Amino acid sequence: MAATIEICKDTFIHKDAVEKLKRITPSEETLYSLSELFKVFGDTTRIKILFMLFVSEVCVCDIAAFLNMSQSAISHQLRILKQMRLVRFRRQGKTVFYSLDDNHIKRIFDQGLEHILERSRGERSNG
Amino acid sequence: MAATIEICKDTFIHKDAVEKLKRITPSEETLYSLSELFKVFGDTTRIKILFMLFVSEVCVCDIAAFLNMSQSAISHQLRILKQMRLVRFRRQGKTVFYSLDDNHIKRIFDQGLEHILERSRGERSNG
DNA sequence: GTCGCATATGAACAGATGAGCATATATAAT
DNA sequence: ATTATATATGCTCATCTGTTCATATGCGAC
Repeated sequence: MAATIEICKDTFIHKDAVEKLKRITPSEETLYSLSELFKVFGDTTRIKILFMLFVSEVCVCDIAAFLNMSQSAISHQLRILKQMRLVRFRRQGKTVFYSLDDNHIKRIFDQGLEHILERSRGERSNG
Repeated sequence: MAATIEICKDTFIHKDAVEKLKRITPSEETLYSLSELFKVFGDTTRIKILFMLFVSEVCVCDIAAFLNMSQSAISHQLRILKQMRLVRFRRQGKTVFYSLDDNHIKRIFDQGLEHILERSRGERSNG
């Protein structure tokens, strides 16, 4: 289904740029996984949970208590984090302890925080 | 509004862990910005646009043509990227060229890709 | 087995989000 | 001025998402 809207007559992108682009761009499937991963990071509740796990292994009820949210809400979010292989869990009696299962998260967050920091610096000097 | 649901009687999180957590956790406002940033990365269209910009400066119509999407859709997404200060633009006649305005993006993507790669490795060996 | 507590999960509902359409704006040419 | 082209934007709608509620499951104590 081609675009019915007229697209610009002149193309500015160079052949070698297109070549390079095709070389560096991951597969459609990988791009999808990448977006799914970042979607997981796109929610403050999940970010807060991950920050808790940066410090130590924590049980569900402690997360709920600390974030002042329902056990159900936390459990739902932990499932998403689990599906993305960002956290693991171990059972100890009735309690389930969650911990980090990835060492990229911290680095990703740090890079994100740096971006935000630089952006707010720019806001201050630009007015 | 306190949780009406009963939360676990015993707390497992230690005092010093809570102290450390409060020390390393960014402000509510920063956490919100961080989630907003990752939300922007949580869409394949925007990821694809950013990958194009990794290679070179590109105009709107070339993005639309390359991704086989409407000019309007691309423009909407570019606005979001602009708001997040991830891209900048310059006008040349009728054409508007967009380019990257941040050097953290590539690193964030690389870390994300590494996570995905390791995860798929695990899937293969775990069955 | 029953009871109580910790966690998981399905359904439902409100709010957010991405794309399409129509239209507005910007620039250049005439 | 008008016309044509490139981009931006407001509105709408279908889809997705996060939370709540109710309920199920898992485990230990009895």
